[in-house]
Amino acid sequence: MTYTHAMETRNTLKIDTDQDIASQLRKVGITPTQQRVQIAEILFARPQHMSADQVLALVNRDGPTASKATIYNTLGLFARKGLVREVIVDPSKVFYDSNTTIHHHFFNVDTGELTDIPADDLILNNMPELPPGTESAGIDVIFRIRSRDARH
Amino acid sequence: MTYTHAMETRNTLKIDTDQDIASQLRKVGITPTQQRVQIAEILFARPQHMSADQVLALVNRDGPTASKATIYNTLGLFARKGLVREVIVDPSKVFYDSNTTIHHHFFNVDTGELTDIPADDLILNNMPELPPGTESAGIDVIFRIRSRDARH
DNA sequence: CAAATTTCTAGACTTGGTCGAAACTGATGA
DNA sequence: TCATCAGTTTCGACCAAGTCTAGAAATTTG
Repeated sequence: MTYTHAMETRNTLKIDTDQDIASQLRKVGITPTQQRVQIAEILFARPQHMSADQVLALVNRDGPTASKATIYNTLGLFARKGLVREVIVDPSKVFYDSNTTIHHHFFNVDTGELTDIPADDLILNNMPELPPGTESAGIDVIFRIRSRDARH
Repeated sequence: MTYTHAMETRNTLKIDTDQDIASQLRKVGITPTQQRVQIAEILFARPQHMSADQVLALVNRDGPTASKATIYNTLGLFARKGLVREVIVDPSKVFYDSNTTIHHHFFNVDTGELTDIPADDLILNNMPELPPGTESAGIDVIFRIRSRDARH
């Protein structure tokens, strides 16, 4: 027998989904390993912003399948390949956003909650010229909000 | 003799400036200690964004005058009192901006350089409604840029 | 099966915060 | 002006979390 225990207990539905994801990864030049597929599955299953910590916890919920190092390596790889967008709103944590279309964010500084703003709700006019010798690497617009009942 | 060595070697020009700063601090309800005055002096002397690390290095350039803990406490205090603005663009570091007027930023992801964009260069239209029960705590607009010659 | 790539474990590093003890501040009274 | 004293601030040495590294082991591809 050449299959691993993890494969043995995997149901057919899951295999289909995983193979889907695997081919998506191959398309952008990423070798689809078991860990990468699982991480991608978690990131793209829900329309939610997740930290490395949260991904780690979900991946290993039913027994350990990926190490901390792999999570960080993989999230960084996905970001470089454009599969996810890094959102930097909290100095102590990077969020990974599986929505790579143009959009902006609310960040609740009391709760740490991060939510999307559809791009067409906000219009930027009179954009500044970039400094000479530079090119754009993205625009972040963050509305920091506070829960109104919170002590200031 | 009641004066300290630090006072002894201070020139009159500096005393005037320091007393200026001290009264500014008092105005916003901050007790002007020697360390706080020095930190304020460094922050407001140059139109530049500085990290806690950089402030620490400058404060102690000519002999130790403030500890790491004091730098962090003081920068946090200044931010809470509205004397400086925290700028979060790099997950590993907070920048402190002595310019508290409304304005935005270029952040060069290659060099780590942070520069200002005057507010009126950019106009935000069709602003989204805040989620119910929340109030604004500021809007951050960051143009991430790359040096054009850098390997991507 | 062999070569190349990926993952793992363990630990290091940085930023930022905590704690009790020591030092300073500024108000008061002589 | 000077000493005193309560309250505040600072210090120094740790601690915690997030992230990254290195080399060895495992997996994937062909």
